[in-house]
Amino acid sequence: MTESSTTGQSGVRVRFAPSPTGYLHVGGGRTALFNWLYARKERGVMVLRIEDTDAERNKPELVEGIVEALKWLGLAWDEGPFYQSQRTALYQEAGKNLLANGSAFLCHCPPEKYVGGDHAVEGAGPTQVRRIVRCSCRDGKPSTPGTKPALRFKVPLGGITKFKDAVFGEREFANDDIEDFVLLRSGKEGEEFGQAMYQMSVVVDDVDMRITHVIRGADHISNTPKQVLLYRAMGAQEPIFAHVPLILGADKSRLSKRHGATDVNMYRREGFLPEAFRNFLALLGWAPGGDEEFLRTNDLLGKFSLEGVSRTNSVFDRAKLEWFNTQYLQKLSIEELLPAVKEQLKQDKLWKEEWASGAGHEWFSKTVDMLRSRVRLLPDFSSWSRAFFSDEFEIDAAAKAKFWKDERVPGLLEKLADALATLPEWNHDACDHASRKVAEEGGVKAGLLINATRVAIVGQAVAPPLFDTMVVLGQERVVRRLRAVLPGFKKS
RNA sequence: GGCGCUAUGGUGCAACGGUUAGCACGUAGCCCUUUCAAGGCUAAAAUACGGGUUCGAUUCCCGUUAGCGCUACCA
Repeated sequence: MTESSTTGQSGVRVRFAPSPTGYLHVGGGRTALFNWLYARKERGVMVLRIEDTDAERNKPELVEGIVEALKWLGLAWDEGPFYQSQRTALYQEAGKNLLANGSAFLCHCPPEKYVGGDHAVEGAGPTQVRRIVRCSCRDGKPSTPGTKPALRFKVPLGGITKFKDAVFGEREFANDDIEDFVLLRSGKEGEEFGQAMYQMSVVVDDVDMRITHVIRGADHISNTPKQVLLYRAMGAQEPIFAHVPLILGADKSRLSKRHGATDVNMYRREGFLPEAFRNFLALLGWAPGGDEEFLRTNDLLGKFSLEGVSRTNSVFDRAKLEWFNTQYLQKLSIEELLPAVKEQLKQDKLWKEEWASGAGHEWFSKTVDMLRSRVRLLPDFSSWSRAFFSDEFEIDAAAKAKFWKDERVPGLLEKLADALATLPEWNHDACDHASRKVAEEGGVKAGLLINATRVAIVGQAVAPPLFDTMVVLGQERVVRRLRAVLPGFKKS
């Protein structure tokens, strides 16, 4: 009945089902991650399904961004993407079956477009009850005869609906609290029904795609009994559910744009390493049990379990995300890190092909290694440490103010340039001795010269230890940069 | 308003009836030092409140409060 047929070794099948009404939200990213981890760990299958049944809100072009973000996170799916907008026949058919077996009914009530939340009434007084749980049409009395009907589910009168949730445990809801929800929208001219509603398309697809574990945001927990009822009405076995808590902003309200970036792709553009981001996300609402923080893919796969997922919403802490990034920047093997740095430099037009192999690669590797513990985000390589990769860089004004204020600086730098220019060997100790000698002869502390020199050769107050920097830059370049700076002093 | 979920330092997680309530981020201080990171050490900082159950509650139960979710012909 469908194109999905792959079976994992274990029979476990999960799905990630974003709706293309926006980009991939970090909460969605984490849901995708948990699905992926579970599928991989259980040797199952993950399917990607695009839930685009609302033609008015969906923007097809957004799918691309979602896919891009998933790929960046390294979350490869096995089947799909499937588009619900292309599967309407399935929903229509399921709807007719439900109508035929008495589980659904035709509703002629006029659509009540949602006006937007609980905030309607200002000041005192209880907000008014917004809906009638049981539709009067369910007894066969259309309220507005002659209009195109929608198809609603006939929720049982009385009784409770239970389901098993791998993270929240056994849950039960009273059927009398569940409204007769819409399955199929009313049709336009010439159609019997319109597009399927969420509850309908999700269940039909999850059944059709033989999903065994539904791992999704906890905002769906209240929808679950409706879906369970649907599974049963369709004669299908419901899957195991696993609701994962929501991600909040610093003020504990649901994470949204006013809290900062919520688009996974924004973090990619900012220069976070995907593994760092993934590690951070994994630890939001889940912990392996011990005290570990630093978890690479294999650790994650080895330790992940649905039961370990927390029931509490968690706050997205950017400071910790950044910490993870600095950790990965340092702890990744240099060969793992290099491609990301190369990509960044390329993007900023600083990359030189000569660094791709041989001695050039060795130099590049050594330089990045020296810089990495001081870098927070990838773009720092081309901004803060630009002088290591290019001769075109600015001298930072604050650095000048801090380390060039002593009037002896120009004289010292000139002498140093001369001394360095004649060094027969160019290495750490040679630079060290020559510099200290110049400082001594000039009657100043070595630190004064060292700091002033750093500003001259890399343009920043902050950089790796000076003599290491000199070695990496090379004799010719160091001397040239020192001399280039001298005229500036005479003018001012 | 109704229904539901949740509640450990500022933040993320541990402790799943008995610990001086642990780890990490962040914060502060110290060490290291050639700037800045990194690294090392130290410190401040929590069981929301009130009732039970129990020899003993962070842990189990009830209530309160707070936050969040659902309550749409959105997903």
